[in-house]
Amino acid sequence: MDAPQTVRALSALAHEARLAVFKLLVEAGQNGLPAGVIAETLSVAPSALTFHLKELTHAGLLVQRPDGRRIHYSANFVSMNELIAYLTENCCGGVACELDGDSAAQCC
Amino acid sequence: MDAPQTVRALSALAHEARLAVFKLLVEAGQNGLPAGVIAETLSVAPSALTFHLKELTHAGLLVQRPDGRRIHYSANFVSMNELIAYLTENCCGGVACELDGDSAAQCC
DNA sequence: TATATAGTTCATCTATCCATGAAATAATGA
DNA sequence: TCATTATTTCATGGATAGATGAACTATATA
Repeated sequence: MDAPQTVRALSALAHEARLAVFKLLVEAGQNGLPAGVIAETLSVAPSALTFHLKELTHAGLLVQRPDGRRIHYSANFVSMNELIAYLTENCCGGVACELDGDSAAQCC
Repeated sequence: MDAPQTVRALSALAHEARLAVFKLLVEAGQNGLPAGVIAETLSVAPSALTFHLKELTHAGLLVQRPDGRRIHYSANFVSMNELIAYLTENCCGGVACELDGDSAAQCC
C-alpha cells in the first residue's frame, strides 16, 4: 500500500460513525450486514449511512454484495491488513528502531 | 485507546503532508528534527507546517522539545503503538475472526 | 543594541466534509 | 398492477479543513 492509498484509508476511518461501521462489520464477519441493519444498530440516518458506506467502499475497506433488495456490506480484511502493515512499517521499519533500544522497546 | 482518541489520531494522519511528517520523524528516531528541517525536507511552507505539527501534536502523535531557538519534534511511539493495537483488535479481535477460518487467515 | 534566524500566530479565502430531508430507483409481496 | 420495503441520489446549508502571506515573538549573534 502506497502513501496516497494509505491516506484514503485513514481518511475513511477517521470519522466516529465510519469507524463504528467498520468495527461492526469486522465483528459481523464475512457475510457482513445489510445497510438497514447497520443503520438501525448504529442509529444513523439511511442517507447518512449511504454516504459513509460509500466513503469506506471507495477507500477499498468495504465490499458490497446485493441480496434481493438488500445490499450486504462486509469488511475487506485484506485492505485493513495492508493499512496496518503500512503503519507498522512506518512505526518500526525505520532506521531509528534499529538503532535505538528505547524507542524500539516502546514501539514493537 | 478509545474510539474518539482513535478518530483523532486517524484524522491527524489522514493527510499526505502529515503522514510524511510522521514517517520522517519515525525515521529520525528519538531526537526528532527541528521544524525548519522538516519544512525544508518535505517542501512545506513554515506556517503550513506549524498547522500540521499542531494537528499531530494535539492528537498525541508528536512531542516537542525546545532547543535554543529551535523546536525539535519527535514521534510518540507509544501513541502510534496504541493506534495500531486498536486497529489490530478491530480487525482480528472480533468474533468473526474466531469463528471464520477464511477471514482469520486473511486477517492476521 | 541592532540584526538575523526559527517558529508561530493571525486574517482571509476556497474547498471539502457532513447532516438533513425530500425524491427517485429497485425489488418484493398482496 | 399496486403498495411496501430497502437503499440511493439529490439539493441545501452550516461547519470545518487547509493554503497563503503578512506580522509577531523569542532566541542568538555581531
